[in-house]
Amino acid sequence: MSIEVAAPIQRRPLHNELADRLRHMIVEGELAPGEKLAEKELCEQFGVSRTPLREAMKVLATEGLVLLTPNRGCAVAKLTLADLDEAFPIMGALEALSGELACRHITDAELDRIQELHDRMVVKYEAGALRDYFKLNEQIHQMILDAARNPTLAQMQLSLSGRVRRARYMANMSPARWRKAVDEHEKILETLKARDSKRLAVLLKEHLANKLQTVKDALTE
Amino acid sequence: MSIEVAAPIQRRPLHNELADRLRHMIVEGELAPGEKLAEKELCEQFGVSRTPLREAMKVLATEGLVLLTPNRGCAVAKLTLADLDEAFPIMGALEALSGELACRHITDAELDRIQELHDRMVVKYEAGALRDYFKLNEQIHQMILDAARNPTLAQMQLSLSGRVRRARYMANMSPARWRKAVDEHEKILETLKARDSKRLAVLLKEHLANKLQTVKDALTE
DNA sequence: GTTATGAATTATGAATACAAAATACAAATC
DNA sequence: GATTTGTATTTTGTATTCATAATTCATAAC
Repeated sequence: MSIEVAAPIQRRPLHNELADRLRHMIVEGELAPGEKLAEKELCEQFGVSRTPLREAMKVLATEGLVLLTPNRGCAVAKLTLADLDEAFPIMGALEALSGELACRHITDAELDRIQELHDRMVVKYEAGALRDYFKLNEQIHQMILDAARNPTLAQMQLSLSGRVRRARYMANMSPARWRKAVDEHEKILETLKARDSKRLAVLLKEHLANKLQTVKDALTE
Repeated sequence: MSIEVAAPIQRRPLHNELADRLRHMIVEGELAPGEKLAEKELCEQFGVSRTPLREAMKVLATEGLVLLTPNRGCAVAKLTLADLDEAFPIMGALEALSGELACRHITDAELDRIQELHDRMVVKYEAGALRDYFKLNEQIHQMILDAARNPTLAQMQLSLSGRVRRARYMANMSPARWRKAVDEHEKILETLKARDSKRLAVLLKEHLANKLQTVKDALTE
């Protein structure tokens, strides 16, 4: 008897594929904020008709990544200071909740894995490799989110962080701030290990507030 | 010199209109959870072609109100107990944040207006008019949300509460629970007037947790 | 009688066609 | 020369058409 099970072949609808690709392009900054997105152009680029592209655009608009203006097309959503001021406190509240829930549900194995990621992140910090640092940072946050065992929460967090992600690449942290962020991460990990949910919530909220300040400083200079 | 300014006439795209109407129908329970939504049928009902309808469906799917399954159509999203368990803590966290922000920004005029709505709500409670009570309840929550001065937060709250709103009509509160909810509202209003943000956050979080219990009790009986 | 197979029907996915609005541009007026 | 007005072009919104996958139903095999 075979253990192998034939994987169900599934062709994704074009609008899904398109939404994913465009989302990636926007979030990663390949499409600049404010940039006009002409349907005809994108259709030619992706080799599809306008119908699935327009469907994908409706999705991205609902996610807040794109702005649709009736009869005059579509543009990549701009990221204003006000947007950041609004988004970060929300992310703080959601992270705090994730932390609380994670304290309740996280396994020792997951904690070990986070510790490992954290150690690697510190190495990247010491090497001054900001990009790698960010990547590991995100993985840690993602693991905490998973440990919260609340997919709805995870999805909302992902959606919000996608929107503000573009701001990160503008933010070139000062050495002092970077140092502080690493310290905060140390404390967060400790507190998570102690499963001290109340304190973790406070720490995560503060961490996000500091992050906002970092981004804002970078933007206003 | 005339003060009057000609209001810009604007015809909304069909997909917007459709999304709004369908959203309303789902949230108000006119379309039952799990109900299959055949494109052809809806097109005839609304007198539109499939293109704008499909665009509207993509929006509703992104909002989590509808479930799209490739090649086999669209159905109203079901609301499971797990969904409620996931959504309510998030709503609690967001409400708590709204409360904190509202304490900072709310004006005395807004507080007066909330007091007025609250008084009317208590009258409805005493009359046993659950539907009217809910309506006023929602208006109060909406006003707190507005006072938070964070449109992104307001939008997320609205979206989430839309998803779980259907559960409310299933929930026929027990007299004891209803009494408790009214008491909680009294305390919330007091605390908001005192602009005690920390305490308000705690109260709102608890209030939502109790609401979840109410809904769950109603569902499991 | 039950299950399996295949044709017919129906529904969805995607492309094209048509309509209407917005934009670009040229000509005319001051 | 600047501004306005009318026309052509382009772009977006919607309907229709075609392609393909799913479902239904009738038939055949066991």
